[in-house]
Amino acid sequence: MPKRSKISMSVIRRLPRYYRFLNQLDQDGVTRISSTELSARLGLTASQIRQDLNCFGGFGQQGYGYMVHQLAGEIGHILGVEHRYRTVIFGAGNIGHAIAAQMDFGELGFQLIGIFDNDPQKIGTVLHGIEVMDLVWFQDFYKKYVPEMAALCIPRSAIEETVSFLYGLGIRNYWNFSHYDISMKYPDAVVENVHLNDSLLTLCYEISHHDKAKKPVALLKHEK
Amino acid sequence: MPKRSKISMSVIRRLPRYYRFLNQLDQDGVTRISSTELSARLGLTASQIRQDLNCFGGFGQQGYGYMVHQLAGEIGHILGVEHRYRTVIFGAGNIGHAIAAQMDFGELGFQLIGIFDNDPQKIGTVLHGIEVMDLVWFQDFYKKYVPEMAALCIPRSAIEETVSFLYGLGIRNYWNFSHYDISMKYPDAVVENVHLNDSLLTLCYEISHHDKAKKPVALLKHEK
DNA sequence: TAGATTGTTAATCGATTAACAATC
DNA sequence: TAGATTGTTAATCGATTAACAATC
Repeated sequence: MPKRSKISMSVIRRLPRYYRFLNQLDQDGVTRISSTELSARLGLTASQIRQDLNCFGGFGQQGYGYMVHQLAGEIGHILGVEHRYRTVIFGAGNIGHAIAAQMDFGELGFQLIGIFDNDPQKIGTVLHGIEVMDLVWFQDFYKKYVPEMAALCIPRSAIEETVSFLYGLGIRNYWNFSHYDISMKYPDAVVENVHLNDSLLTLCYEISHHDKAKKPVALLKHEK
Repeated sequence: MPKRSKISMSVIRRLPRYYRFLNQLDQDGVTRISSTELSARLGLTASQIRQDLNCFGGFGQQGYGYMVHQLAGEIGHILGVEHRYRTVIFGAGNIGHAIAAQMDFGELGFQLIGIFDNDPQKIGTVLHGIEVMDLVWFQDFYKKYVPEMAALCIPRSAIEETVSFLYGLGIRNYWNFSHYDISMKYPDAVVENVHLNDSLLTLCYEISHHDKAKKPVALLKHEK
């Protein structure tokens, strides 16, 4: 049924939002929804939603709409949430800590199987039930458990060396929180970047260029 | 000189990367660079880089290229890094903790002036030199310091109420880590979302649909 | 001046929106 | 059957790439 040729990144990045939204509706007991209703709630066009879904198959019913529970399931399957890719976090600093504790890896297609760091202060501490291991053990760990994805939460200074090491062992999938462009050096790697600095700068731009008239008057005196 | 009409989001989201890259080059002592050289290093086309920059002005010199230090400065100015928008973090959990400790707000156009939470366990603790304050004090705090941006790191259950409260006080700029679509309810708000779940699901999709032939053989036996 | 590289216009490509026939 | 809403094709819009004249 899937007519998958080459799905554009624009479409792919909308899928998690559909998924999140449909699951919410499902939990709220909504059984059926039309593309028009969905579009109103998501701030998109109905046309776009139907186009997006039809990249993967015809999940709706003419004259009726989409079954919420079923569609959520289909999208989850498209995303691959059932996979449980074995995942290791590198870097037990603040960000590593946060994602270890906070992410529901199991519901999002992954399974956290280890956390590594090279800081003696952090090694041996326990994050969210998992003991932080010494990076020097990782080669053995890799052979034994063959992790498939690395979440990179390490400082700028260590990132290049670490990626080179991990890539050398065979890891090709990266969730990258460090400011380093993995794809430039390793074109066959699958990389999802979370660059918080870039995100904050984007917000800074948006605030700076937003219609000044809407700013609270009190702030104007601080401006040149 | 700026010919700013309406800059597309695609362009804006590339600016922080240019900025980061040029600063790096500047630190490395590179004084001059051509769009072709930049494009090779960033994995873009020279044409696109010149188009992007010319949205804001002509920063180069024909036959010569761009001055690295000057261009970095120009882009920083376009982004608004000198602003120091007064910022408050809501939620002193893992993510709030991480961004308080890790982000160089001052270099990115912001200034962290407070952290609030409603959990008695967290109130009074100190994150990165700032004491976590009780959310009930925020109204007074707002009157006194007029924060301009709110970083939202609070659980799903509390986000709706919190945003309603903050918006009511007059805050219009949000860096949103919570799974809640602020812009749907408050169309005039300036929102930058960091949805880590969505990011991870996108990665899951990418891994799942990446050429299977490249997977290590050892993994195939785990697949159905 | 000749060579290089920008700034900018034109051409292409891709993504979104509109329209409507198919069909539940 | 009539009404509704999808799936899909066509039209539009926007973003990227190519080309080249301007000029340092």
